Amino acid sequence: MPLNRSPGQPRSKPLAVPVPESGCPVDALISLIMGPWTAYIIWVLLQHDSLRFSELKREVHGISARMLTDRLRRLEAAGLIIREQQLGIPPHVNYELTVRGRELEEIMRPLEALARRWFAEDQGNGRAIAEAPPAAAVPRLHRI
Amino acid sequence: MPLNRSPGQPRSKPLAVPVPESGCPVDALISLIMGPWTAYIIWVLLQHDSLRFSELKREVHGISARMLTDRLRRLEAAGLIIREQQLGIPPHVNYELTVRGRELEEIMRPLEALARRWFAEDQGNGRAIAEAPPAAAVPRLHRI
DNA sequence: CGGTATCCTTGGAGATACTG
DNA sequence: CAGTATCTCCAAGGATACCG
Repeated sequence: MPLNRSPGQPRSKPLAVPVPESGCPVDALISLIMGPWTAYIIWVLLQHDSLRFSELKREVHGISARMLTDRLRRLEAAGLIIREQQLGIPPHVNYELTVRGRELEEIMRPLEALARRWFAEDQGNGRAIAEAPPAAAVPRLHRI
Repeated sequence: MPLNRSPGQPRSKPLAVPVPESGCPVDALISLIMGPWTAYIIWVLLQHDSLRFSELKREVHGISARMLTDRLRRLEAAGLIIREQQLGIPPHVNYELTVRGRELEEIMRPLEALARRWFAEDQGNGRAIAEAPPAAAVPRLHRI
């Protein structure tokens, strides 16, 4: 069954749509939000009504245009963001979270709360949160 | 500053401990829990008091011994799990979440709640949650 | 049982250049 | 401005074999 897409011609690559073999909803959701950069992008979009491509690229520090494009396409295909193209020269393309996308705030809030608490505790102990080694396949953001 | 470790000789590879360049606590926490398999492992450990290596491997469907070992080491270094070795033949090694590790429940619960809700809604629509393309670098679980 | 050591493959992701 | 199109590299992670 086709996903709801933003208006416009269908993409050349239909983007395959596999379901996690475990069939577990939690797995599925984790799959959805836990790729490289994805949570970061969602996080940024949650704090704005709408952002243009270049603004998004500026906010998500260090991401490349190629990566950003790719992640946005996936999020769009998952029904979490909407892409709105304003024709003209120069073109404007706005991205914003869908209603469903905004529900991710339910996850991001507890995440932020815990992060801040740990951070405060660790400051007192002279430790730093995220004292964990990097996993290069999950660059920048995703370390364990 | 050294991390608290389970008893035993220090590991040969001290496991470098970089801090996310963004300095953002949310980034740091996401870094901590969002690698391949990591959330899955935490999820499983949250539902048990303690699990042995082989039990863990059985619960985390599809993970290889190498990966499991690696992830457990990282989680241990991050202070989220404890490794307890029972000497003897055959040896027993138990893993359990630390107090701090158990606080991750605050994140996993909302995640589960949202996942179940979306799953239920999507069942009604004939859609499937996680209708999103795979990202092979984040295998099995982590798809976007 | 609970790992480590090695080999090997694949595709993730950066850099660069180009386009409507 | 908002992307695509290539090229390339390298390391994540699976498979396999072995060890205390």
